[in-house]
Amino acid sequence: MLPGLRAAVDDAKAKAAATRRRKAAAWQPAETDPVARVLVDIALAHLDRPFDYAVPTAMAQSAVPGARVKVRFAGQDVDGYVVERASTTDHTGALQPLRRVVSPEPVLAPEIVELSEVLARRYAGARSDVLRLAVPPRHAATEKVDSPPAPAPPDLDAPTAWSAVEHADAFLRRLGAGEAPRAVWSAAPGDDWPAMVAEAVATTYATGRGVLVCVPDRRDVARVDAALAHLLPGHHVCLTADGGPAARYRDFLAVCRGARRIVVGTRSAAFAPVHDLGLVVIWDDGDDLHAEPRAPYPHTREVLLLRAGQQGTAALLGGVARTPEAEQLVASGWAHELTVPRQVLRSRARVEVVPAEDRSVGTRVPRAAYDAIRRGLAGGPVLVQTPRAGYAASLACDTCRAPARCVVCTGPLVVDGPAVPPHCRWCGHVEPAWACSTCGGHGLRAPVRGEARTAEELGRMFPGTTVRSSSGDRVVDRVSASPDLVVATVGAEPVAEEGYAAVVVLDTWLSLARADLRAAEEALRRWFNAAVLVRPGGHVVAVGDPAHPALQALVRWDPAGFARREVHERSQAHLPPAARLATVTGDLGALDDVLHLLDLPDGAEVLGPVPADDEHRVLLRVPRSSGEALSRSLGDLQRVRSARKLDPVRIQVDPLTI
DNA sequence: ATGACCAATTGA
DNA sequence: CAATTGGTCATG
Repeated sequence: MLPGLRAAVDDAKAKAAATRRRKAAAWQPAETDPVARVLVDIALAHLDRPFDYAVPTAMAQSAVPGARVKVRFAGQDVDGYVVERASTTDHTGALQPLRRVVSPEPVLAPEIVELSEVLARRYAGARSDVLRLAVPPRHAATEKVDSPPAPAPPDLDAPTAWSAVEHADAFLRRLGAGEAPRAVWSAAPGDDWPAMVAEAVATTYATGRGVLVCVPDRRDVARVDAALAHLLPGHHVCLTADGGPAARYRDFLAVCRGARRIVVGTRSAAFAPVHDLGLVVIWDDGDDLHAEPRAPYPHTREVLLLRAGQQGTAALLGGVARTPEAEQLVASGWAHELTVPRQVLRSRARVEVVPAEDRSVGTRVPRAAYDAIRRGLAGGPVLVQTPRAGYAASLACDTCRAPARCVVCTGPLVVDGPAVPPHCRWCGHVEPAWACSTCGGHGLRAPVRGEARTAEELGRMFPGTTVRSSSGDRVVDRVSASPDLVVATVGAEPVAEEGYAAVVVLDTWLSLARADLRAAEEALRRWFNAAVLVRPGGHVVAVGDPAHPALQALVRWDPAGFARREVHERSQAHLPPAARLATVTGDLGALDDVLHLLDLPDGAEVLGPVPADDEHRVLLRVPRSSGEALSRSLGDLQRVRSARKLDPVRIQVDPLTI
């Protein structure tokens, strides 16, 4: 280095050091509560606890609980949140001063701190990961703008949309009395569910409490948004990922500041710090969009249920179908049931299952389905739901169609190619001589894949009819009452102005053939979600095996019965919700290490490792009663591993698909 | 993560 | 003997 340059660098270093000394000498501890407990933004399991910092006088007013700060930690500047101010510390050494209060805005409410702790424990993850899900990125300019207060609440008319639902009057009365009732609600055809949700919201809001509504996607947010705008204009915000960071932060701040106390949103909204929370609502908890794809992978239903428990709020789990998890809440007595009585249901929809064999008219449409479409088109729009093509098919018994399960762990059997013996997708067990546990048959069948030619096919079958198609990236939200044929893939069904005259569900066996423990539950959920769009008195036809329990549940419109059956079957097979599962993913060496380090509770099973993508995965299974112990073991494991700088492994508690 | 420290291992 | 590597510990 040139001598002159070196002198300049030395000079700069000396000045910087002098500045640091001046700054270090400049701060005085705050007079009251000079200690700030700070959660640092470091996703390391063994550092997942608050650390104490000294509060300089200059920050005494701004370093409030919930404020974002910068602190020196292990020699570097890291972000953090003040979670508490205190007068003393347990720490024996000298406290570092807070470096900076990024913003005095208290964006991390105390109840969300507590929630993040419970969730991190439950999902064996880091609190900082949970907080990243809970608090949106800061948008500084937005903070300078006040959140306008909500208008005075309007007087409400007496609720009407719930009138056909048994026990709904009691539920709403208790909400209106400031109590915390909990219910699992199965919506039926003709129910205007967004309006019904809005009524439950308004009833709670009228008692001075806030409400949180979580729905699977943007379309559902828009529907609840519209219903609330009608009933309580100006009182709610929608929290979704779209709309940009500024709008997102603006609405989040409106909730933080208490200017809005009704929140509608997708899964991240479950963390919204609604003031005086009185009711949490989740719609369609079986939709996999409620499962967070980022660590530690919390599920919206679990987040809301934990919040309801923690904050003593009312809870409403609504949907057309019912998940086994929701059924368990009913069975245990935690929640009441809200349903339309059977005789009313019968008048709302006529459901029929027709076998696929009779294909006298078209290639994929049996006669009875063709007739239903034709008759429907005479009176209004007709919806045809087709499953998406292309998922991994699991094996089923050739005789009775029961899913082929592993004799070792009851996992699904799959084949990778021709002339390969079937093996278990979970534990890798190879099964050369399979026998069906239901009927004793030895034949296995791999269901075929479908293809999406339905719209053209139907266009040829019904010349002169407008065929509209809604799928994937071209989803149609609504259709009018004109007698069009609407072909939609699963989940992309448009809502019809006055309901569909008929709804036809094609190729049900394809949806049932997925190699997943939730295949039948998920298939039925999707059929119900299409079928519910029928107008009262309309006709629903599903093409498939009338003997299949999921299709029988559809015919009888019995989501609860199917959920009870699933709960029973899964408890026999040691599957969730009767059991709790967790997966550990990483390279083979790390997993080997994990199995030695892991202190599993009694009764735990270890399945695998099996290859998964380019890594390996073990599946851990415990009875539900040991679920907490399993989470604790996995949390301890992560703390040990991160402290020893071992190769990281990914842990997923309650994985949705395995 | 990052850095500090100690101890054991390796190389001249 | 010093240099290097590996494990443990603390981080306020």
